Amino acid sequence: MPELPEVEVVRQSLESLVLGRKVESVSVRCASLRYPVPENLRVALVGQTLGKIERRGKYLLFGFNDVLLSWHLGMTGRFHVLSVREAVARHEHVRIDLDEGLSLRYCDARRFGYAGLLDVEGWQSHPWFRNLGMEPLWDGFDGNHLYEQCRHHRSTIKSLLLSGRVVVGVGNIYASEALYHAGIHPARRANRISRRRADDLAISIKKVLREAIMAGGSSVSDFVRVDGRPGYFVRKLAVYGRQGRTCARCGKRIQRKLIAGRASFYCPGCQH
DNA sequence: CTGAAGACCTGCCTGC
DNA sequence: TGCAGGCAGGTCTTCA
Repeated sequence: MPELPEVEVVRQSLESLVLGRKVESVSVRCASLRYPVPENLRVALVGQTLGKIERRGKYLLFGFNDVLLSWHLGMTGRFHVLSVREAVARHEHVRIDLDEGLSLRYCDARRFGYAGLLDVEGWQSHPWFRNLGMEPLWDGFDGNHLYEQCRHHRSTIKSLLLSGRVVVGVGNIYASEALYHAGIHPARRANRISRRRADDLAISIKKVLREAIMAGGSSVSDFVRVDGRPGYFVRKLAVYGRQGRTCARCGKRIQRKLIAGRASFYCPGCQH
């Protein structure tokens, strides 16, 4: 489900709904997510106040007094903020009840999501975060950075973007979209991208991600926001999921092809 | 280093 | 209506 824009949309919603709330109880209905839910989750969180909610790549970071709770949504993970009286939701695995009668529920049909308790200091050296690339919306991410990184990789640019080693948060949808807007073929070798085209790609990545956040994310099949509404960026997708349709720029048919094992969408007329 | 394939799971869609 | 097969936004491991 979620790439950077969807996770950011969830982060912003949670921030407006549960920031500053205190944990009253925690219950785990199903601990077998991708990795087991930490056994000491309840002990670690009860009584703690949620001081900040941040994001690194596709990870949500819940900052409590003494501990950092990191959460990855996998493919189908969702957070809902309900009342404590509200019944158990479908595929609800973890429930964190807060003061003022609020209840944070984690639901995940495929259970590819995972959570971890990390040190407030030093969490960045955890294996989940150690090798992550730069945040695409930071100022430091630009054509120069992208070019310098791409130079050292012979893999396809699409798989390099997905790897998260150079830039984080770009998943299968937005990699296809950004490459289309930059006019770069997804199977082009990363080290064969010129400095000028790296500029275009960095700009496209920022633009696509920002616009997707503004639209509330992309609901390709089942992404919904914290309040249950869908995201509307699907309407703006130029190539993802549009194989056989015509390219808005040149009229050629959009292709779907597996690149490094992932469905990739591109316009053979516009992307080289 | 690179990529392919398989693993983790469930749901949904297609075609027979 | 039913059922098998393919597909899905992410990551990690193993193998060539």
